Amino acid sequence: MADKESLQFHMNLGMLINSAHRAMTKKFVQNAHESGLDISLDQWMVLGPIWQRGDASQKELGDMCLKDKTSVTRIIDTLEKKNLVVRVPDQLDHRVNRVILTNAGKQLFYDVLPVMEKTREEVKKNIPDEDIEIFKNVLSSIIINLENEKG
Amino acid sequence: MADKESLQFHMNLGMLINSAHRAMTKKFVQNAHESGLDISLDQWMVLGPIWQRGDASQKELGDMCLKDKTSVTRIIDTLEKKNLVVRVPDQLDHRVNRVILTNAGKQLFYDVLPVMEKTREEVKKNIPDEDIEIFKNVLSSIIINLENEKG
DNA sequence: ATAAAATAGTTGAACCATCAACTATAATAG
DNA sequence: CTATTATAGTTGATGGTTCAACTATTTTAT
Repeated sequence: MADKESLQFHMNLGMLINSAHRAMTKKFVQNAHESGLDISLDQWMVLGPIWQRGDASQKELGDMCLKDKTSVTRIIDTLEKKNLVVRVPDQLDHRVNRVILTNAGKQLFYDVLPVMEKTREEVKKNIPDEDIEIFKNVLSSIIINLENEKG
Repeated sequence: MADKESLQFHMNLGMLINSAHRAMTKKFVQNAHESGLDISLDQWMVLGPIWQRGDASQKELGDMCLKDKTSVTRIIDTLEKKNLVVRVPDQLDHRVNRVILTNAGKQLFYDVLPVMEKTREEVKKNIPDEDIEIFKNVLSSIIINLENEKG
């Protein structure tokens, strides 16, 4: 079993971030599964903003979830296959799809909420709020440090 | 609504970790590419321990890189295709492969080292050391919090 | 009004992660 | 010694990410 010091000794930042993220993803899916729900973390991340707004274009979803348009396309594909979501062509701008939740999608959203809450608590357990704040700040700094000034 | 707030929190945390990790991966590959080197972060993560040890079984690599055996199989597959690595059947235990670096593999390792160093510096730029420490602490705590006591 | 550039989204290919089922070998229990 | 179990690795399927090339619209600049 890993303890904090051996983890830090043996792992560099990238590996730590990677495995923390994978652990969270896995736990979320596991918790959902234990509640009889079949959804991936990425699917859930896309579902949230659609629910909040009522509908969203794929571009908007990409911006909100920090995902590539290709990834959004594929996630919406599988959400549509699962009948959780529908693509509706925008009447004004014929390039864009408005993505909306089906009733099944809304139902799933409400069912998954407590799963997310449970996972959040497991993630945060025994970690002081101030540390979480610093943690988030560091993550933001890293993202800003690496931002591509290609534009 | 409290639910909305916690949703926001969870998604922010997961999204932040996710995109920080993706940004780091991307930057590394970009930096490598700018130095004329063609290697993914995961391939690099596997190369390191082989170099350190001289050789390693796939199981050992999985343990050291915190990777699934399936992932290791596939990464070694592509490293072998690129002639950076060879699988040598273990003489004592016929179940295991010893993975060793080819000369090209060793060369690539040395070439990539400064790229890794550069990327590390870019990642940590303007972030106080104390914050990095707390950051790593939080990551370790998260991993420990979510550790599966299934095995 | 038309040509050029920007934007939204899709598709294919290559790579990695995870799950489950499988092969082959080694270790252990009876 | 043999039957069971454990371990190392592979394969196939599904899902997500990134890149590059592509289609189809909309915007803009002349």
